[in-house]
Amino acid sequence: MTRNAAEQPPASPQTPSRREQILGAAAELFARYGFHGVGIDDIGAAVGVSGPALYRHFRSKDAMLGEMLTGISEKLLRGGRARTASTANPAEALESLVRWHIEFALTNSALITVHLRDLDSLTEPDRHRVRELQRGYVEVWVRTLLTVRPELDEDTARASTHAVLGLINSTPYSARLDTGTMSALLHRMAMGALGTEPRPR
Amino acid sequence: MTRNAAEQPPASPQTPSRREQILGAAAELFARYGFHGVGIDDIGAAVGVSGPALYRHFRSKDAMLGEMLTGISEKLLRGGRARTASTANPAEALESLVRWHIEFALTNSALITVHLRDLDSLTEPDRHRVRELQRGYVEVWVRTLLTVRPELDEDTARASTHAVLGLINSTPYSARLDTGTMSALLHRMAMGALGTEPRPR
DNA sequence: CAACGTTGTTAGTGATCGTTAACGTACTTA
DNA sequence: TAAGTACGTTAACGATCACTAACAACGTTG
Repeated sequence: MTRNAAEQPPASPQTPSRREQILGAAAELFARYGFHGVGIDDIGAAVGVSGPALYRHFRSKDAMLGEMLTGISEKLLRGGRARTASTANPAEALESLVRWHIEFALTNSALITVHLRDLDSLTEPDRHRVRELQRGYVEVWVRTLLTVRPELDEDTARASTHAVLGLINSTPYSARLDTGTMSALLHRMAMGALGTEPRPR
Repeated sequence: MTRNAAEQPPASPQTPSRREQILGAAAELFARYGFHGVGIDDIGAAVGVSGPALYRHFRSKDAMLGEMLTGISEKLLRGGRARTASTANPAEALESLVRWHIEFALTNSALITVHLRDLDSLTEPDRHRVRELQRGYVEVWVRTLLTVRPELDEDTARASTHAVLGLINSTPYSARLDTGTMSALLHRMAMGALGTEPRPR
């Protein structure tokens, strides 16, 4: 039986760089023009091959978006869990979450944009999975926030979380300050929005 | 000469309700599926007529999006200017801007979503016009913010503005609290993010 | 060397979709 | 009543686009 290269990424240790190169280029294009606004030929051209060559690496255009968004969502959740698990102090955990999301947003602004924009272009199973991961990530935030500020009810904590994530995710629309300054600014603003005083140093 | 109904909205006083009804339905659909993800037939079905009947009211699908986004941008800018013009005290003006944007976002969440998402699907002249209006609106914020906090440089003020707008624009992703509570929460968080209270040190 | 898997090419196919054409109908008005 | 206008309808056209078919070059390996 002939192995189809367009299936799941090989569980083998060595990941062929080509898939990720394609996903990277596709992410930039999707971020700029939207999933439906980008053609297969455009993506191919962006990586130096033309058109249907991509089907040697991905089953379909939908599969590209699916892998892209599930990948980012898993990474985000994993990072969030790691930050909160490694910190006993809740206030520090919250600050750690803020730092994590800022770092992530500044490093992967194209993916953030696609994530906000083209979630509904996913196939049903992929969309379901991504929503689940998203929910999990928000839940990490909500639980941490509720520990720090027990006077909040859960819906308020959830809305606050969405608001702070929206604040940090605004990065792709700014990007005029250098990374360090931007990171510090977002950190200060996020903590201010969450109503926690900047921790004395 | 036969007057073409698909031209500019009649300068006459009475605006036919049909155009706005169509724009409203289209906004909801665009918000949910993206501009390229919605067909003309879908929009028609949403208002009870089927398909090409819309060309009696709009020159093209692009024209719908164009009118939608220039409309919202103009309204936003006009409202922003009005709020700042009617207030002498800068701190109050800033708070007024926050309140205005919150009210606007809560009332027009579909349009906010489309505005963030499908700006690049506009035709070149429309996109140019919308960008201009956007820039003007941000400028109102930046100037007000710089008056309240003169220690900020302009780029920081601009990035802060984008961040606060991102915070408020997160509304479409939450929407679990009732309007009043949500409005109050966003107001508190926005002001906190802007650091209006005296900063220690 | 021969068989094969990998990765690319170009040409074509079927579906979708925005748009136009041709036509029908009801309401207003001279 | 006749003409005109507003607002629909269905059918078809043309372009775009995701995807497939058929084929080729090349490195690896038995």
